[in-house]
Amino acid sequence: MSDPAISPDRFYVTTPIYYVNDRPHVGHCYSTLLADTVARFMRASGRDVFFLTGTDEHSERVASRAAEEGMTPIQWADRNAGLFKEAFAKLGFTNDDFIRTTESRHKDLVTRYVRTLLEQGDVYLGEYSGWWDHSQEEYLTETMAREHGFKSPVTGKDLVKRTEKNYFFRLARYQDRLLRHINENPGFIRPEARKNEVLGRLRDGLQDVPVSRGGAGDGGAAAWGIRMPGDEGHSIYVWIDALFNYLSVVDTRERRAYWPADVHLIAKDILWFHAVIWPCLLMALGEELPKCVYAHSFWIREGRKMSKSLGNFIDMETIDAYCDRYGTDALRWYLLTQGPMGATDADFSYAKFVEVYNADLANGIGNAASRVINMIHKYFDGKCPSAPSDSDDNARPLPGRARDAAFRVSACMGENDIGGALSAALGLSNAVDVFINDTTPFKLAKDPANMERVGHILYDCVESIRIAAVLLSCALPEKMGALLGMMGQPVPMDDGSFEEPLDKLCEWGRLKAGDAVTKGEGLFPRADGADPEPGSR
RNA sequence: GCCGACGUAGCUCAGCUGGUUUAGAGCGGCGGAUUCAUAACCCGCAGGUCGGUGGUUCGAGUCCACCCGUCGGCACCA
Repeated sequence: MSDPAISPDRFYVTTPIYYVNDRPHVGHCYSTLLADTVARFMRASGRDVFFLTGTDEHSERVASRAAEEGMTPIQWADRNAGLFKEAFAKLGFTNDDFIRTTESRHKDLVTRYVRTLLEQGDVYLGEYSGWWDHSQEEYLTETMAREHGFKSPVTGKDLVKRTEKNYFFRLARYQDRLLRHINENPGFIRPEARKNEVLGRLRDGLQDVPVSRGGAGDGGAAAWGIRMPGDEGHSIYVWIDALFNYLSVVDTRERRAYWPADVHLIAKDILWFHAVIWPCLLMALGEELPKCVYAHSFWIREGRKMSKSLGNFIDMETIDAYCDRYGTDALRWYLLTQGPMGATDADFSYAKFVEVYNADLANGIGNAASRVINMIHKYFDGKCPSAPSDSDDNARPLPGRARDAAFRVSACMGENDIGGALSAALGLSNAVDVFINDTTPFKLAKDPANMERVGHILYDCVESIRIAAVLLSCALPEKMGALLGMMGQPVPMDDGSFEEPLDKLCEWGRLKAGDAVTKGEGLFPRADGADPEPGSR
């Protein structure tokens, strides 16, 4: 595939690093799954992929929460970071690294970056004044404070006006350059609606932003963060610390070439930091900017936002229950095809899950594979029949469909359009269904004189299924691996790549007459929506 | 309060700079055909005042105004 959207060589994809006070839930899994799917696809395409995820650990609240739990901050962080690692491993994610911001490889570089900014005058000591919510250890903006009657929105306690010395980053200095970059690179902030949001706010102008917190010297919660270079009394504000992870992890001799990132996958709530502050920090450091910041929306539950107070998170228990009953791939498929990749939130619903599972997987690729393999068994003793000679193409729609599908999948993936890619791939298996109905090999097979023709038909079918399986493997690694195995074909390795690049594998005609095709278990047994939702009690 | 998004068939959504149609797709539903297959597949149908009102225009889901409804962001919680 010589698709221009996909340049060769390296590919670097990141997820947010997750707040280590959280417990992993569907939101974290979704962001990481998107990255995993893209990473698998790019590896299969032959690119040198680096896929990064991790945890953000220097929030002052981590320190205070740890104290509540009777642990040291690092003990608490260790435990929770472990939960994320465990969750992601269970889902088979193929991240190449997992950064924790408390690791020295990160901290050392953050210190270096900030020192550089200080020396250049991009960071300076100034004064910050705002409404301090002591109970939450955070400042509120003037508007927020007024809205809540100058009381803590959480605890209702009085806010106090507080002024402190702070280090600021000269964000305003980079406003024009950022604006130009956004306008000259339409794909920089995606989707479109998010870009417009940023442009709208940019019209109001940028102010310099604080990048430090005081009180680091007195052993308080701020002491947990990375110290401000040359000023032990301040620690680097956790957001700044966190953003640098994308660079720090690859800022090594071996990994430097991965930068700039091809895509930062994030959720919409952290758009501002990634689409404005982060690029400006990079500009100040003279670094190239990431090619794309892609902000997806949220999973919601029965029309309502998932929140602690409602206790309606899709937690790991529920996710595990879905995986146990339907397979990890089934959950991956649901999240990938029904998820909030666009500007609007998506509802997580069991009914929808069953619908999509049955329509796409059980009745779709699963059934198509089953009927083709079954006929090969029935009529050709489980041996791949021989391919038709390549004359009359108009009677053979599938080779063209396969080529088309491969092209479209790769074009879509190049634009982070995972949904489009998967529907193009699934379309190939649907085309097989139509072809079988049109050509009726099962009828022809009743007359032995037709067997050559039947073989030709089934060859096109099984070859198309093979290619569909290859194309779907980034989303359904386990099941498509099993399917390819049934056809005696190479299966994807643990990281999603194959021994040969995708474009080779998608060439028509790799299956040869006589290759054994084995019947396996049904890939996706039909789901019964009458069963109770997995994980419900 | 400020900025913005959205409101199109039962559900989820496409419809870019206004005139390719009697407004589309997928899923669900209904009918038909078929039997290789996981009661699957294939074919056909389903008639939604395109949130409301008023405008601009020869002509508007597609532009403007206002209204109603839902939602998001507003920079030190990540």
